[in-house]
Amino acid sequence: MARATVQDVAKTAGVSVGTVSRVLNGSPAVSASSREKVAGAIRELNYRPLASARDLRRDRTMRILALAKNLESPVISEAFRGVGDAAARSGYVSLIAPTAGSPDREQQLVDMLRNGSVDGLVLFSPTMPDDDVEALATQLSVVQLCEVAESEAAFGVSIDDRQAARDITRHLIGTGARRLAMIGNRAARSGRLREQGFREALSEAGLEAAQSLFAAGDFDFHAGRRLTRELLAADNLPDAVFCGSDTVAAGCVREITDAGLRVPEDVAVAGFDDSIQAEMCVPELTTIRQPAYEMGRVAFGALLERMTEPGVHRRGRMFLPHELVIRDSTKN
Amino acid sequence: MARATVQDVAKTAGVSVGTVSRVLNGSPAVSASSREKVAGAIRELNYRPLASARDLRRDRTMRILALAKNLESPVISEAFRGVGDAAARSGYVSLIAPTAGSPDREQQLVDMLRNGSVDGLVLFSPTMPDDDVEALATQLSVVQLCEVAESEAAFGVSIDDRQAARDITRHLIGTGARRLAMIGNRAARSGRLREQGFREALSEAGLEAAQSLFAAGDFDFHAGRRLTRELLAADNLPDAVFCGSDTVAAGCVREITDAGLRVPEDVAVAGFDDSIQAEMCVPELTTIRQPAYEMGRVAFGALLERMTEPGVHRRGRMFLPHELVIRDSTKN
DNA sequence: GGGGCGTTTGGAATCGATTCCAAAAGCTTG
DNA sequence: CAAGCTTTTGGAATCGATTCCAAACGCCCC
Repeated sequence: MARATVQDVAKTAGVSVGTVSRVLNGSPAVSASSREKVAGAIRELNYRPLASARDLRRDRTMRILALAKNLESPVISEAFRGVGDAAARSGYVSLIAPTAGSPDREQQLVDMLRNGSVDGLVLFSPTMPDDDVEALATQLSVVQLCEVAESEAAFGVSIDDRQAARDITRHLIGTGARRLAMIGNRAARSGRLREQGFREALSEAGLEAAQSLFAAGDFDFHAGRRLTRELLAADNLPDAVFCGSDTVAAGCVREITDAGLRVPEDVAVAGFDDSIQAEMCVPELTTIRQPAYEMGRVAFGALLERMTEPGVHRRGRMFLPHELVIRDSTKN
Repeated sequence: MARATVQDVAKTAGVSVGTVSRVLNGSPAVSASSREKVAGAIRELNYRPLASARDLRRDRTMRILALAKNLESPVISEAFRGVGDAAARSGYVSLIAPTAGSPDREQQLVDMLRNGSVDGLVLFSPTMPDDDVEALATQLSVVQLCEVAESEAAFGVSIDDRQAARDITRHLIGTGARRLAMIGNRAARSGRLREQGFREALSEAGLEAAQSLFAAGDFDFHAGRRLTRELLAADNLPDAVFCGSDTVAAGCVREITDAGLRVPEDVAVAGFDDSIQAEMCVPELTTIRQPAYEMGRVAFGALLERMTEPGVHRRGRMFLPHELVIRDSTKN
């Protein structure tokens, strides 16, 4: 039994295709009796309108796509919950696809916006150059989340990474730290901003970075351990380490502890994101809370505006407030 | 400037729409000169074939959808990498959508298969009743992953959860444990199988479960802590705890340690999944490794077969081999 | 130069749902 | 009961890409 079409339903119900379509779309211009006959036929044939035919005619899909490098990051999955909930409330389905850091895969997925497979795109952490993001965003419905390109043409939602890094570094200095090191991620736009904030806080206090290390590949637990080993092997042991993520900070803490040193007495460690990792770590991590869920909601709001109001074109960058969360990894 | 169509390209290139389409689809029956003219026009107009029109005509989308309750689980994201890579190799785009445990959301997403928005579906952890899974799978292209319904009509890929739980419980008993407790998740099919395996290993050894606790809501770090507190408050302190996931085990270890007891000397703890949490925990967790990536690949393979070979209909359940990984949380 | 072959091309029909227009049906009121 | 509404209906046109069929073209060889 092949798929039933609107024609089949019309025949079974004894009405025209127009009437069937009107029932499907809740048009008021249908008599109760027709509505009933059509509903019966739909049930009998187990009919569902074909998405591609409908999308073609309507010129929209009511679907959006969120692109992320991977799904493991707690901030990403939380932000996506925000996108998804907001989307659902507006009748959109939101889908996610990981690029796995492959430009080809990314291109293929961005093409889904270009070819109308989806109506809008949320970019989480593209490997795409800023120029490409800009070019895409000027023509189509795109919003950036967390990682925002330096561009006047595109729009993005994030926290003020620079300020947040400055805040947490100031806190470290406030607890008495003088030889501060950082473990960062220059591959990410946010990582570069956090580095800036770190350096600004230092020079404010008349200090210089003891060491700055940057991950080459992944920015994960193992990278945190590896880089911390380097840190400890060097001459001047830092008395505080600012890490670009909680997961990396957890690796850092682990390596320090394994080396027989105490956190925070010998070395204080700060994380970033306030993910569950921050609480799983012993001692629990001082970190920066990102309002990820809210960021997702706001991002979808902007995307919806872009999709439905062709005139409006929001630009630039919107900051949501972050929060310094102080826990045992830095108490003095 | 509205979207360019195949007609526009044809006009600009000075050929017919048929020729444009043939170029688009790499038909050999096109002269080099036409091919070139069309390629030029496509570039000039920045043309992309509209997905809905193409899908309508071709009656397939080359897209699949993976449904999961959430994205945070490392096993899920790893399994999805496997699905995604295998799909890409066959020219499919694979998308993910979290249901957030909402049956409505789940229904909406499953409808994407019913209405032809995607060609196939990978079900990770549906809240859907077994009967519904079965009904869906008999008509459409569906494959289950990790959580597999008790049904002869549907097909699913997973490890042998019962056997794996038995293996790790035997190991606990082998290290001398006699008062074994478990923290499980009866809300998941896999959780129920793991409970079975746990009990089988116990009765094999002539033992009885000291305590068995089950999470009410989420099965996460906090649930692990909460349930372990209950465990410790009871009279007969267990000398080993089998946890249904690494994350829960991490919560368990944390609570035991905070109570001033030692892991594994006072209480041994075992996890499940061999996620990164198992390595982040101190001491590192003994656990069961699931070949998640491979499971994803295999699942897509089965789905592809189902989508492209209408005659074949694989049924039942396929087990991939698990592995007992022994670490410090249970050494004796 | 023309017959016959294979290559290339144009154009119409098609996929399935929506929507617009005109016509039919139903209702009210003088 | 007819004129004048409104409500409801049928059916054709439409969205954009693909594909099939027949026609046009090019080429070779006799």
